[in-house]
Amino acid sequence: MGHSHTEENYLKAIYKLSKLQPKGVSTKSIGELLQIKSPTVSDMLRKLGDKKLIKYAKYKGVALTKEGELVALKIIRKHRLWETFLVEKFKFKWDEVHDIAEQLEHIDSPELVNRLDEYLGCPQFDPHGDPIPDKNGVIATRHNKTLDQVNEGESAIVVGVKDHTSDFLKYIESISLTLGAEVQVIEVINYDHSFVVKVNNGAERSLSLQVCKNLFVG
Amino acid sequence: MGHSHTEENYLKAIYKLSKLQPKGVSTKSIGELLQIKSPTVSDMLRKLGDKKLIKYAKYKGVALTKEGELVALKIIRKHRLWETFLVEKFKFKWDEVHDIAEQLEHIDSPELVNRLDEYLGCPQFDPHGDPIPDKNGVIATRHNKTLDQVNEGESAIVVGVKDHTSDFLKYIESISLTLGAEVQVIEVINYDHSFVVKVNNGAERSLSLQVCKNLFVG
DNA sequence: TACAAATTTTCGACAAATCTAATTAAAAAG
DNA sequence: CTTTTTAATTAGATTTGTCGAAAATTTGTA
Repeated sequence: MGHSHTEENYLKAIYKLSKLQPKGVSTKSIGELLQIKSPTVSDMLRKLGDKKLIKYAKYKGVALTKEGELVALKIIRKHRLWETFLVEKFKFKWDEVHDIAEQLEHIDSPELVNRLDEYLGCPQFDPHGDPIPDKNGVIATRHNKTLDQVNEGESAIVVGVKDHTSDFLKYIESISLTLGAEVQVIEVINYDHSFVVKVNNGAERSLSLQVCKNLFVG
Repeated sequence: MGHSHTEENYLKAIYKLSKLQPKGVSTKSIGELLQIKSPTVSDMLRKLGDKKLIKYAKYKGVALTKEGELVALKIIRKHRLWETFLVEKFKFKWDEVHDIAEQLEHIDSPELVNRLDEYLGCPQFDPHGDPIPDKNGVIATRHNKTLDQVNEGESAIVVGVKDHTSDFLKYIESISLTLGAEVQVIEVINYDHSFVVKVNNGAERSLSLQVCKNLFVG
């Protein structure tokens, strides 16, 4: 009844991409995300379609079925719980846990997930601020406001990151821009749309538009 | 540089069987342990031989090379650390952890193993009393004395189990025969070699020879 | 609208890990 | 020391997940 690691990875990829491509996820984008060539993706899509995990029609973009979505959400739940575990209990840095969680998310044991959840006190967000689906696959929807949408003179609290790369995470941590940090927008520079901000009421500093677009605030 | 899960499982199996078959591990016994047919095992042995992980000559029993043994010991280390973790931290019963640890043992992250070891306080034995190899693959050798070798009138402390099946573990736990229990041999019945014992100075009870042979004492 | 470009799919091939059936080698029995 | 039995290997086939090359379809543009 279980699915292969490969199938799980495809479903997770389609889930993520469906948020960006609501009209149907393209074969190409799946291949790029998973670093797999298009013909391979095509084959797998036919297979997932046969299993009723996705809605598949040749040359049309794909979408998860209810069942496929549930599988994806279970993987995402495990991934985010394990990331939380690694940071909270094993004291890993938030930029070090992704690859390990990519492996741990495929461990197949519902009881293990229950115990893990319980051990962590049923957290609702992972170390990057991403919401953790509950055991029924229900996931909180987060306001999509990013720092670049904050007006001059206003303040906001960092609640998540859009970019999960190690480089980005290390950079923002180095300037104290971790979850919960207060960011005050002093000025927006017209020329390059960079932001002059104060983090936690510290000294003024400049952030590129790209950085601001990758910081969720609430 | 890593090995496939399958390869790791073969190496672990060969390691275990080599303790019972010091002259060379047979193809058949590997197949039986891993529930895989002999021709498949034969193919894999050739492959492991090519990779210098085992000493392989057709129709001769196999043995691990130094390198193959190190790989096996690393897997066993991870398996036993995870079992300890599941019992100590997640409060699983000792008969529930094997299958989960069989999955966790293949997670590939040396740093994760270090943190796990540290989190547990660098334990030397797992919940079944089996020694945990250290990070260099050094493993304690345990005295092989089993309860059936204890004389009438003498006492011994349970330090491990030889049979790891859930049925055996549940049975002996139900009669308080857990690690650290003191067993006093009252009488050995000549007819069927069953043992009359007192566990932790409780009431007299009978143990079959088979049970006694599967309990390590020290 | 028709042509060019990009995307998607099909086709044939391959590696890993498995199986069954058949063959070969070693071990045990007589 | 043959013969029989057991064990191990080889051969050929299957499944899963991958690839490159070629064909088909859709999309974008002139």
